[in-house]
Amino acid sequence: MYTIAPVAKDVSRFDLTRSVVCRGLSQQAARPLMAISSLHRKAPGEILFAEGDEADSIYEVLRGTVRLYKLLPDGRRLITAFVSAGRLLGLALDDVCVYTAEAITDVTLYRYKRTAFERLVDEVPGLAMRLLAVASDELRTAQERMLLLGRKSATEKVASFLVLMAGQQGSDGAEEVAIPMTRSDIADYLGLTIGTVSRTLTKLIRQGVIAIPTANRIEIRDRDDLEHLAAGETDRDL
Amino acid sequence: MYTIAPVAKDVSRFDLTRSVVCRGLSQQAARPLMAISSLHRKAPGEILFAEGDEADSIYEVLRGTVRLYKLLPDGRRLITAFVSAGRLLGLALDDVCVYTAEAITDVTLYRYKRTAFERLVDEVPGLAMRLLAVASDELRTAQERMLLLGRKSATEKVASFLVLMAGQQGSDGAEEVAIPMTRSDIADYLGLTIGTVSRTLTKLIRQGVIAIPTANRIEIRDRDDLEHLAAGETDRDL
DNA sequence: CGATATCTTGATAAGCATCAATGTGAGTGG
DNA sequence: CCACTCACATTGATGCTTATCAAGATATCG
Repeated sequence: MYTIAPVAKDVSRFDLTRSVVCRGLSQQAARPLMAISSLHRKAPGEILFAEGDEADSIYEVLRGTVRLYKLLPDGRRLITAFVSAGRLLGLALDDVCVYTAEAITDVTLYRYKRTAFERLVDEVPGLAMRLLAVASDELRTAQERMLLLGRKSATEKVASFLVLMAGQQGSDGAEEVAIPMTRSDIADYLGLTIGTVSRTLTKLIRQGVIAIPTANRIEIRDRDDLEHLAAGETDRDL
Repeated sequence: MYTIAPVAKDVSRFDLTRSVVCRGLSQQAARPLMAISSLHRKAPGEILFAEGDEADSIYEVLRGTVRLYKLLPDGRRLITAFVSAGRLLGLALDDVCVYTAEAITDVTLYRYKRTAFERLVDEVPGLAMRLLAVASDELRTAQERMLLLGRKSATEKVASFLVLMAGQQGSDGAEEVAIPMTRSDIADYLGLTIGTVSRTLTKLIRQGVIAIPTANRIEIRDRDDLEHLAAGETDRDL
């Protein structure tokens, strides 16, 4: 991994005042944040931090996708979240990281030193409220995930995942969604196995709900059907 | 439901300066919070707020236990959390409640008007940080729950639940834990069915890990075993 | 003390996991 | 440029875990 000081010339492409943390803050309020930030890159498979590490940084993803996961002693894995451009990670006041963060694709991120960051919470007006909003949002999605993991069928889980991915990519007609993660990642995100994910996708293809031109691109052919499946509203297995 | 103004005489028993929200704040900082709080009681089964309601309040539980849950259209339920004395609920910046909160036992709570509460975030020093700490803690437990719901076996789930309950009740030797919720609640909390919960408890009894004098009290006979089971460290089925 | 909700237990089956084989695609070196 | 390789994905056969449905036991409350 290599670090680029925030004064490096290509940083202009990632204007910090447009970052998630700073959005909504005045230019003046945002400046001290810029001062404690640094730009980083990670290659696929590289680990940003691991469960149990000292939690000393907060990151904002500028480009690429990161997976956050927890492990059981025997290796079972659950991916708690995929974090893509414009989202924060590491936002917690725990001393120790409670999950591992690993790059899926090539990733570019801002890194904020946690100590400096927390000092700013008291100094930068509006920052605390912004962080609360982010945390609140994460809590909301966490509850949605619990419902999914605890009570949805395989079909409903996979459909939910596709709806989520489609939503993040902000399209809405008949559309094609990029899937940067592997089937194994998807399985560990949904609490399924790779076989079940694959079979379920095949079933959705046969039902005409989706199409899969290449393994990493999924075309949504019937968004309504998919959303009904995701919500658990339909006859659970057509 | 009946409301008691905070000046009512029995309020002294629930000194607000010792509340979770105020703990760590100065007396002076805590005062404006007291001004916007009111004391409430709910009977078992009563609903504090329902999913979809306008989110206008934040509650702190003083006595009793509340269940928070989400429903699927066909009635499947997932309990996202049990909230007992000393914990907050409704802490979110969403306009709409994303879950339902319902009293399990007789419950006593403080209620803070959200609008007033949020105004105080900017005025009361340290309050924002306290709320961030609470949110951060909830996020941590939410991730633990996801791992449980997505990747743990029935035995591991039930053992985890018992360890959690024992921990909340702050005992640590050989001990008896009060279980205020029904088997159905436990099932919906763990993503299981009532039958599986009951069977798993019976299995733990046969293994000598626990004993159940009455349905609502569980005695932990081998805390180490139980914790190993909960962590997923043991031969998954003895 | 009877009525009703809750809990336990049993028989059966559905859903998903497991394990293994095959298929596919991207990158590599001959 | 093509065969090779390796990682990833799909598919199939089978079995385990847990759900489902139903009956019986226990507890709780008026």
